[in-house]
Amino acid sequence: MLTPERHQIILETIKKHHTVKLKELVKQTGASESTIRRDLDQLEQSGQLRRVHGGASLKQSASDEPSMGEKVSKHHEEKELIAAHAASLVEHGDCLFIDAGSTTYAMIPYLKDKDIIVVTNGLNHLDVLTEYQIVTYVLGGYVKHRTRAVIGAGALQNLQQYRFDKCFMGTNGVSLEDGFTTPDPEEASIKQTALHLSKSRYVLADSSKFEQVSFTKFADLNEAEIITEKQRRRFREFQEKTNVKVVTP
Amino acid sequence: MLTPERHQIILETIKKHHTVKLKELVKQTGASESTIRRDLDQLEQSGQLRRVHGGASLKQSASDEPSMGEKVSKHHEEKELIAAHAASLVEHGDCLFIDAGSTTYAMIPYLKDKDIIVVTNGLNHLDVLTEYQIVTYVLGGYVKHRTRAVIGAGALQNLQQYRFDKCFMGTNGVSLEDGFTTPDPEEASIKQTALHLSKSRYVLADSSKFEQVSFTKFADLNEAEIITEKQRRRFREFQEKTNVKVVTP
DNA sequence: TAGTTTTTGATTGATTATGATTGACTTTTG
DNA sequence: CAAAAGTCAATCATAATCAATCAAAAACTA
Repeated sequence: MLTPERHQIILETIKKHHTVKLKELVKQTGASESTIRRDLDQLEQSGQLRRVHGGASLKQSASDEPSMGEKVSKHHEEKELIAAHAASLVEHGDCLFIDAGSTTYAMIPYLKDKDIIVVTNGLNHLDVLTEYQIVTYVLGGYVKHRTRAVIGAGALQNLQQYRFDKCFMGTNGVSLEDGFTTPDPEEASIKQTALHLSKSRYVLADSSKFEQVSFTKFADLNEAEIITEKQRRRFREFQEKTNVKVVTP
Repeated sequence: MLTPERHQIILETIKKHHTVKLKELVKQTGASESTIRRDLDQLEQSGQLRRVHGGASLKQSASDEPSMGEKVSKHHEEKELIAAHAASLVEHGDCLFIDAGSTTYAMIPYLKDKDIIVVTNGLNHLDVLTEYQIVTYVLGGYVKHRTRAVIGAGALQNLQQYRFDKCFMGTNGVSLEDGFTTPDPEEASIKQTALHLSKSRYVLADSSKFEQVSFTKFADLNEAEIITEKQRRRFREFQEKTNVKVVTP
């Protein structure tokens, strides 16, 4: 196998899952650990990824520096599990709204081969969605640089055209008193409206979001089903009991 | 086997698989290793592929430098000059529509520091536009994977909300009889509508587009001003005479 | 046709990529 | 905290691939 071919595989895998273990790459490429290590070295050198203990991950945008390396990878793993569970709720023929944000982004690889229609305001999502041949619509409106999300009055109006079977939201805070909250009021409006346009409503939240309160509230706790790691585990246990195949990578 | 025939085979194989081993090409063409090596040398010289240890691969678009003195880079250079000229027509306070496509994409760096508003259906454009702090709106609608453009009825409807001072279009064909043409009817509709919503209308066309006719016509020649390399040169001469600083990198 | 240039294929030693191994280091586990 | 497991960078031998060279074959020229 040629070097650029392996690099391609590595980059694509990271793009899909945000992180990848070295052993996973060894399996996928058939190359030795040494070779993969060298590849990762090169790719890090050229700034295309970031090495972490045990593998590699997406290069983080400068803003969100991880305070502790270990915590981040655990966090990532939790996100991945939540995302996989969320995706398993999606059925063929569904029309979805998928919110901008990293947790919802992680869902996309698990939606592969599902016959669905997706509407999103997350510009980063589009690459992966269309790569998986998923019928994708993007909201029109103001492009927010920092979060790569589409927001604003136009987006809100544009959103009203659609009706969803399910919607999947990210959140910055989950709290008993203040419900689901997020920093940007503009993004909150989008979330709020999308929730109201959808039959089933899911909010994805890893443990770091609990008892956090952010600036703008976009829903009460009872307005949406919350998907957490604990729920995912219950789900898996159920599946193991009933002998249904678990939808995980 | 003739030389151009082998080159054809090589290029097609690379296009298909992104990378190709030398031995694979030896098998496919029946020529010797040495000959294939020489072919690869030539093709790399003319900028049509990138040699790697063990074979060859696609030339990366993003990371690779556009090296000087190649045929390909001449095309690039022409595009760049056209783009620079087009951007120089933009004034502070303008509201622009910028079409999806590589030539219009090249305009964006020259728009830096201009106080403008940009609407586009080109998803690739968004990164650069927002990076340069340009106020950017994206059309909403169906996301076309291949060209990374937003198209469809929704996009068309969304587009109607806006009014532009200037619009900049790409094209696949320019012909006296058939005007401006492009392969995808959906994209043509977008172009057509955007043209009608704009006070000034510009179509960017490098020399390879002349006397080409594509599937769908989106405008007559007299419906838009066409920006070509020849015009750019006149523009530069004028600027030199009048001692105005030329807007080039 | 004979002479010239171009293209091709085989051979060479040099260069590069690879996989296994090692001991050092890090993280997890009890 | 200490043992165990996992991961790391460094090193080395091997195998694959390379550029350079030269002679034979083919194409071209006069």
